[in-house]
Amino acid sequence: MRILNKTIAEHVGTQVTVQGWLHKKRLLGGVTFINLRDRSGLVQVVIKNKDEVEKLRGLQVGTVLAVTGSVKEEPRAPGGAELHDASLEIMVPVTDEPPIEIDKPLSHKPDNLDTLFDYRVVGLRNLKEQAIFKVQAAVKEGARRHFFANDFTEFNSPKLLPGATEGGAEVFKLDYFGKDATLAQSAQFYKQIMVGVFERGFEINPTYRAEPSATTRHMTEFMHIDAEMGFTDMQGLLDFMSGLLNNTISYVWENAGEYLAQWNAEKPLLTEKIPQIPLEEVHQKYTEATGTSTVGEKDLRPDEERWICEYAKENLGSEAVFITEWPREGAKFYHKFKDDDQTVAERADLLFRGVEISTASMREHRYDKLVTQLQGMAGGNPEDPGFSYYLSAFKYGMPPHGGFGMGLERVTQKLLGLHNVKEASLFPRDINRLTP
RNA sequence: GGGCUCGUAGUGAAGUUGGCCUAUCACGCCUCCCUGUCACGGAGGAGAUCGCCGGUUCGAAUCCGGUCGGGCCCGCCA
Repeated sequence: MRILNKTIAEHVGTQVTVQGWLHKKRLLGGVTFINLRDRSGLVQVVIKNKDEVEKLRGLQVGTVLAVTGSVKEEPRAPGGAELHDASLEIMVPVTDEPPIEIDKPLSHKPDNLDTLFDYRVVGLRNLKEQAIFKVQAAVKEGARRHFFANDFTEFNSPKLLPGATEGGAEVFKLDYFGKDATLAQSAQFYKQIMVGVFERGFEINPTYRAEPSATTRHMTEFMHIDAEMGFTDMQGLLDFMSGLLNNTISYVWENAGEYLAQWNAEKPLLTEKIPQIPLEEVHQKYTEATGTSTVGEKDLRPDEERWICEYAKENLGSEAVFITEWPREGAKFYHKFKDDDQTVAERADLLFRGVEISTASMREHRYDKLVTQLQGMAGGNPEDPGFSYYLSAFKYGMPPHGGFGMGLERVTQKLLGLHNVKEASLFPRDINRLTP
């Protein structure tokens, strides 16, 4: 019977078998120590029999083994117990030396990221690399729990779309049996449509952006937490997001502590309701503080995003902050504008530790007004098959609603203090990288 | 897309005002020694046409041009 490595201490005094990968071997002459890795972690095996040690000659880290032995309590062993009198069964011998060493932390220096990703297939076997994605899995789980607790239904929308789209970011174009198609740059249309079905819905799926961005926070494919809720106003939406961020982070810290510790991650400082600052106020504060005038600009500069997060942490007790009151310029056609001021979009960007992790907005839900905005702001034709299906959801009744998209890798990156968002992606895709 | 910057064994680094480089170190790998290691320790060894092409020079890892491949920042976004 196979037992898991982490349960070793529960089997003291018995004969057990563990199975996994050779992670490290230390030959001291009369005694050899090996670390075996399985899904639960590492276990130490002590081998004194020369014939058993010889079985490992020429075999590299990665060799798949079954080890049978007796469990001894041993304070000097990691975990308090280890395997003795071991007999080894080589299940899959590995004779090729791994291209990178996986038993100690891998270099995450910007200059070495290329190597890190080139050898990702084996590099991910490194426990500290795994920890990133254990944390990421916990982020997803924590978010899902908050969604479910608030009556959201999880759905999956198509990522192959017809040529016409919402506009904005560059899209990947592809040939679809002779027709023009694109890869979804967001679940925007579908998640709004789902408001007419479930009222509240979300999905966690890939999104594609063909922007030739070469920064530490962009990829061409990333995981998007897309959500949309009906019968809400802007404040209700932001309150929900405050709860989402707080509860997700609490869940992660309660359930992924050992992985967070490997990156020395510090729990973010957050307020129950994340503070809100109007865009123009950020510009004014930044201008006053730095002497660089950004007053009147329609967007935030990256340096402003970093600055205002520091400001919010020190003065408002939160490492996350909503930027509200966005100008009409730069808004999407589906955005809703303030009823008493059509020049201001009901939109908010959620900044966390210096980067934008989410954009939220109220959507224009009135059919006639939406059609007008589509034509006027995006130059779109309501009859176009890329738009007509979307518009029909409004024609047949759509309540006031709003939603947001949140970048999973950016959240993970910022929770762990990673320098580049790609480090939080299993197999990152950017302008230059399509493999592994 | 614009600006700046980098490219040395499998990996990470040193050397880069031209010569002392026949290229240094650490990890990993191979051989041997070692009975409590956990970044084990010790002795020895293999492994690099210094990204590639061309130029300047008596002489190029080092200077120049081109090229390919990275990185950072900006624009844009999540």
